[in-house]
Amino acid sequence: MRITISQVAKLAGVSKATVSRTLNNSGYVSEETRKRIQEVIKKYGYTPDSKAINLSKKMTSTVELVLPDTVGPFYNEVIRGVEEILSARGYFTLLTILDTKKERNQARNRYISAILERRVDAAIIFDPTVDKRTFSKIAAVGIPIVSLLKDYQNYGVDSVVVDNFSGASSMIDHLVTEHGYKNIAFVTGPKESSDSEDRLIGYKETLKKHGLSFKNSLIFESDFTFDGGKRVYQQLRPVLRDIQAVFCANDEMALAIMEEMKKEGIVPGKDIAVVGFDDVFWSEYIAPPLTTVHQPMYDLGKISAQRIVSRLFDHESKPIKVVLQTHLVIRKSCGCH
Amino acid sequence: MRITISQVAKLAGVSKATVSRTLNNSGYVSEETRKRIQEVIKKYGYTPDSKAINLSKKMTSTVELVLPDTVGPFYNEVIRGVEEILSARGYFTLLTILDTKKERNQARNRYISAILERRVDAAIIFDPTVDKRTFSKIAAVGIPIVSLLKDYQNYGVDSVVVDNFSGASSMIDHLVTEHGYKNIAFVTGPKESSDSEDRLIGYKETLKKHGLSFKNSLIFESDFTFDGGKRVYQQLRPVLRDIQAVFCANDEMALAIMEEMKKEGIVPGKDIAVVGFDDVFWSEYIAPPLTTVHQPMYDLGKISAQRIVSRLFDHESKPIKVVLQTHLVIRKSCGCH
DNA sequence: TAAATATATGTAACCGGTTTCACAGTTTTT
DNA sequence: AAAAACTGTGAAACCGGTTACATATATTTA
Repeated sequence: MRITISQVAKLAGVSKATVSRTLNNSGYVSEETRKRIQEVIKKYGYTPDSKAINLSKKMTSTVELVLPDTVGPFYNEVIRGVEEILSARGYFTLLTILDTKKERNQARNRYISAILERRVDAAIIFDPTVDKRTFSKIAAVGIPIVSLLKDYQNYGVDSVVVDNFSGASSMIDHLVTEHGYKNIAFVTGPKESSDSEDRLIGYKETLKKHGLSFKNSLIFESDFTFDGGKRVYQQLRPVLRDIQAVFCANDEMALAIMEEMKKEGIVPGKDIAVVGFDDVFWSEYIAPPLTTVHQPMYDLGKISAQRIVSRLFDHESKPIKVVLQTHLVIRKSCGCH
Repeated sequence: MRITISQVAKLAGVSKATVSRTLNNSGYVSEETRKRIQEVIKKYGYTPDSKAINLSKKMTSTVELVLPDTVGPFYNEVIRGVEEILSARGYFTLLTILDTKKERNQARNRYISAILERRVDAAIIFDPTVDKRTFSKIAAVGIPIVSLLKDYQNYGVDSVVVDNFSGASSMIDHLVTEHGYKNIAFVTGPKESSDSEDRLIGYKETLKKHGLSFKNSLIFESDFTFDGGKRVYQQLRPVLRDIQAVFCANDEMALAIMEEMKKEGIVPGKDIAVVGFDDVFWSEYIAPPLTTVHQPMYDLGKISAQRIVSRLFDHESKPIKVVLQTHLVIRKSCGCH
């Protein structure tokens, strides 16, 4: 039932090469022959098989997008940004979601094997837990790679990141100077996450800048998930009376913590400030509306895809780093007293 | 730099065939030879090229997932469900996002061409605007297809849908019998969306069941987006004093409408009821918490992927339809007066 | 008008694997 | 001891396209 180029050639009384030329508008084909071939193509509903094209052209027109399973509502926008650019340029998006809970090698291997097997022409990778050695290995394959949200410029790949330090810093500035808070807890993501780490550093440094010492006892580790936020609240509870604000490394944990507070009759944004990081879609609409640091998620995806595309088209040289700026979004949840 | 199977064969002093057998654990290869080959493979870091494998095996180990750009927070869970199952079975996910705004053919062709070109072994398709003819064409290609959220069982493909009628119906039951509302507006999605259509029918029929006539003047068309919700609010405003509730065909529009109301000092859940459909992640946490109809989004993705996988493995016969049940989630936004 | 160039097409090699088949040496069965 | 079955390997065809090269005719150009 499915017809091949050879059959089309035979039916049109020409050679495979001529059919191929017609298909690709390359080389010379007379009007007459072209028409004859196209009639056969239409009549039999012929479509070239991408698997054969891929092999002979040594490319797949596919770009891999790797995202961790923890990003939650966050990755929506990233995907949209990436897909929009790639599809406009004729590329397909192979989406791989990292299972960060499972044995890491397992999960890691899956997306890496897609690269090693040359299943994709390029990749946009956001793997919070990947180490440098692995990354250089990936980079060594020689296809264009963009590291999303992790700076691996020095390991030979383009990096598109966000200025987490200054994001966190501006939040602390606000909490300290506008509200006069002196004791601010911080809830981190998983320790491997460099985003979380950079935000933590921003938090520490900026406290210092304001002459406030930070205490390790006010730093709580969690995992960027809603459930993680709920769990960490239990550890947070004992210190609640000693602090004026809780700064969470993302919005989901902030939401979870606010919900837990409400259950106990504590009113976030009134009794205590709770702020987040990301500014996901719903941050504005929850109760109280969340003060947070906006990350340009759609742009993150879009710019990554654009970098991939330009790598794919022109052969550029050095790895590039793009740093996108965040900005503070002040809503209600940062008030207290 | 990149090494091929022929080179491995030469380096190990054997033929391509023997290397291939070693790689696939097929046929006979002596322990000795196998070891020698594996040493060469390790030494030179050889990985078979998937493009060649795909061609000779006539398969791609890839499943396409098609989603419209309107689904917003909704598709998160679907993707997760699909990806989880597929990756566990060794398949990759090619994600295509429909641009429902653009000339529809454009967008449509992209995901269809992936199928026609045999870039994927199967596809899970949620295309709200696709017509039956196009769908039978896709089905005719002969690869396993699952139609997500649209019943195309009669057109030869498996369908995984949700019982929109009874979802809407239970919502109306609740609004009428528990709250005694008599005038309920309905905000639809785009007219091509069969989900929206089915919910509308549920709304109409159930009103009738309760002896309430429905009025066309209380049906408003929108497009499932937040902005669309804001826009439709303008049309809704004149009738606000005549109704007790607004039933939106999804949560995003319900949220938008509530936000618009608040701007004007109208308190949703108090002055008027606003309810939605979907029960996305944030529905529970907005103000007021949204009464809505829960759709099992993760399961939708998971079950679709499972059907694809079983089609791919065993050769089954007739197209199957799976209907997932919804359930009512009562929160605060349905109160009024 | 001969040489150079443009047009049109076919042959065959190639992309990098898998798989069928043939063949030879071993081992097992009868 | 001959036949059958098992083990190990290579040659070559094949998957379905693309493309370099050869060839032939038609047009230009000098």
